[in-house]
Amino acid sequence: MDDQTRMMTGLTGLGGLPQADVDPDSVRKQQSLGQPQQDIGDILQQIMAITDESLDEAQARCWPEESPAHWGGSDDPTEGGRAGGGMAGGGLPLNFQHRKHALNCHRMKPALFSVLCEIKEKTVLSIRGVQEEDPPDPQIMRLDNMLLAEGVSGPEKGGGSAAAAAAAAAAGGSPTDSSIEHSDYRAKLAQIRQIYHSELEKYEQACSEFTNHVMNLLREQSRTRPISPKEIERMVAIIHRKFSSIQMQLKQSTCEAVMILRSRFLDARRKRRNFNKQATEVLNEYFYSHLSNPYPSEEAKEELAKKCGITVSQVSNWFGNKRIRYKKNIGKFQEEANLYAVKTAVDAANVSAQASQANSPATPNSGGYPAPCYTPDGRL
DNA sequence: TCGAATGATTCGCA
DNA sequence: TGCGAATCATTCGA
Repeated sequence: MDDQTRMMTGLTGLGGLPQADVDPDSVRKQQSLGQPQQDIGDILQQIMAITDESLDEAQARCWPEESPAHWGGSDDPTEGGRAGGGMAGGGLPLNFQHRKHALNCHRMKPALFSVLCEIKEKTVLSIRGVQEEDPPDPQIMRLDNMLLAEGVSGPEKGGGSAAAAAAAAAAGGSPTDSSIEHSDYRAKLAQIRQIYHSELEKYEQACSEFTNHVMNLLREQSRTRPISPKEIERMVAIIHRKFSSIQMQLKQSTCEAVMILRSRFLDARRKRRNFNKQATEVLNEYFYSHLSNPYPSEEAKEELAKKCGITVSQVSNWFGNKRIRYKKNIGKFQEEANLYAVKTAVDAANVSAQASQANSPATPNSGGYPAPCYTPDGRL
């Protein structure tokens, strides 16, 4: 339970002002007026008396003397080591002490406190409330996604090596071909990851410490001015926003570092390597068995990419190059075309035979047409 | 070393 | 956005 709550709950059921401050007029008023009216008049009178002195001045003189026990609900004005002297608390008049204490202990104070809080909620919060429900920043989301994809943020489950492996695959080489770049990339990415997490941890710690500090300050201040829990929450949210903007800078610079690393790694990829024989065979097989329509669908490209151990875009590049080069020099590719047409037909026949001599004969190409066989001049 | 082969990139177009 | 076409850059074999 925090101080303020303790103060509020502790005060319930107290008997009102202490004897020292109850003057005969008050008693008469209490007799002639209703109890609530007397309370309000009384408490306002107390406030007027206290506001003669500035809050800062009063606080400066009062805080050194205050102890949580004092605010805990006791109605003994002498509690807290102030008994037995005309002056207490660095020369603060005992009368002031009593008045302040009486005000804090007054049973109407919680109600007044909540009313003041409500007024604040309606004025201040209504102005600032608009900013509170900001949608998640798309830039942060992009940064988060990128860091996650690169394996920098999130659980370490070989993200870096996965990214490196993907890049290596994109290079078209076997994993061993690029093992040196791979391990280098992984080591540097791990370094970036370590720095990122270490900095993030520092920021989070600083944020947490600062938030606690501010919350404590506000709780302290809530003894002398109306500060609702909602207001404290709002303040915490403001702090978090400030710190998240710092975090965004960290994320940005981390992303930049990853991009630089990646571009360096990708530059290495530009060193073209020919696809291996088996991959070229698979691609050619598809190309010549679909010669009437050598445009693989996205699914087919994915399938081919998987079979060949290359990326979908490499498959697209290959088919793009193949189509244009085939078209430019059909004669030159004729032998190759015939070779694959025969191979496809033989494979199809084997599949057909294995399928228990099924009635529906398998066809070598997707369109249901026989594999094209060309004359050396390029005609069907 | 040179030329062919080949993967990647860029640009314009529909 | 996918394609054709041109071109670049690299690999490979004679």
